[in-house]
Amino acid sequence: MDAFSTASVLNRMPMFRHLESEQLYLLSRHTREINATKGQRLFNKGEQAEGFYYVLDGKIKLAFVSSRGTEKIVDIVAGGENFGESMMLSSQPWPYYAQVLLQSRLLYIKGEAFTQVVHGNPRVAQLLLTSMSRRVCHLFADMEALCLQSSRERVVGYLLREIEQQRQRGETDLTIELPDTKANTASLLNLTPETFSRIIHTLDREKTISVSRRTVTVLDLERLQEGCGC
Amino acid sequence: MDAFSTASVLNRMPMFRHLESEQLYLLSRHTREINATKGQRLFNKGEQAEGFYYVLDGKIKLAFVSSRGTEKIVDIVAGGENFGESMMLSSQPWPYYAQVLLQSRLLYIKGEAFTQVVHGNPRVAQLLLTSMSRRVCHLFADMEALCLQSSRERVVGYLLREIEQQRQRGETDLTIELPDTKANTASLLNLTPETFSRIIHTLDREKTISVSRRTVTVLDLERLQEGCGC
DNA sequence: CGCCCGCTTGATCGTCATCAAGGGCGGTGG
DNA sequence: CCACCGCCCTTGATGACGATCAAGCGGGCG
Repeated sequence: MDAFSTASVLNRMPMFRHLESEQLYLLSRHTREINATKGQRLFNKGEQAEGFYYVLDGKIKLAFVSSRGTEKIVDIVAGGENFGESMMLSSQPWPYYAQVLLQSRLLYIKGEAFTQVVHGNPRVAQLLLTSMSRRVCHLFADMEALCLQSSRERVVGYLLREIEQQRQRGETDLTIELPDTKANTASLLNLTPETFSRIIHTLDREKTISVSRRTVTVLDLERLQEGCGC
Repeated sequence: MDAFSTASVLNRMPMFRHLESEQLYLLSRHTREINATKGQRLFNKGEQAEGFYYVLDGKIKLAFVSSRGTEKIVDIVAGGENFGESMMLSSQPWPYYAQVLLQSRLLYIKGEAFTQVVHGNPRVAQLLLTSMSRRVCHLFADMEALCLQSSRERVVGYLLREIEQQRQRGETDLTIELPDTKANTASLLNLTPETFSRIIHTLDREKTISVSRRTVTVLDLERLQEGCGC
């Protein structure tokens, strides 16, 4: 937990992999390692964002809350991903709250030090830009799905995207592990647990997929692609 | 339309205001000035993005299209704003198509030259980062509204945001000009023209607002704020 | 063993989209 | 100046999709 060990952990992040040790050290003095337990809240919606997070391992849920107390999960972040750079950079309040789904280790990197490093390192700025553009594109895609796809199309689309991602990683089997409980997966797709359940079980009865606990196996990719509305 | 005049136009963009003339010139050689007429399409959804746009004046509609041919307007971009940097930077296909709503003048800045300038100028990179983070935050806000607000709340929320923006610009009157036709404003809020019409006329009948053509006047701000779900 | 949690399944309800028709206003041309 | 046309908008009737309410099941864990 000393500055040296933190620096070496930072150095393993894609964004900081090439940094000089001096800058890693500067950064590490403004970085907190966090060991968070299931259920814990990292921050609430509306609080000022003064840094961003990098997930070493574990699983974090990011979710909106409405005035009526209902929630909509924006993302479930796993090891190797970061979140919150945008809110930090434009010093906005958090648009969502963050809750730990299972025992997690994170880095919390404060804004001031990070901004310095970004300004001094075109390469870091570059990496940050690409990561942020990817996020923007992703948000547009989500938005499109939410606005003009039916509930079934969203589920099918989700499954196909997961398969596609795995295929790009070279994994060949047609098996998908849901990111968390069915209820949370449903919320990710802006569905109630009930509708999500009904949809995957119709697909199951149609022999298009087979569902067992949190594992979905695609049996008939062709048929799945037909019902996706693309 | 020569390189020199283009350079001076580029120089008026916030992002390039401080650039050396040499770099402005480099950029200008990869910039096209576009005079577009109403109805014209700048690009279609799915085409590769190889540059981004800056609107000098006029009005551009950005919209998704679904498999069923229905559309959802993402944004209506007016003079002084830019769009497409993210798609360009991550060399993604356009997630929306762009159509000109009224006679417009734009700049189209190609990716290669822009990337060079960004790499060479920390200040430009910095400005780009802030603009992109704002976009991300904005997208999160839109997403929240779409996912957990009712149609009425979205309309009221929209009106309140417009009022708030004007107040920050020092404008004091409670008058809002819709960005385009009522149908297009509706689509911006993910509503049908019919629902949008019904909602603003209930608000009108309640004497909360008064509607005349594309002008909405807020009569009772208090009451409006109550019905926004915040 | 019993409880709680995650999930399923059925019945009902509400919101908003869709379908359909008509009105008003501006623009154009006689 | 008036008549006509087209577009934008309004208003009503109906319908569908998905949320909500309610009940029950199964499995893991204390």
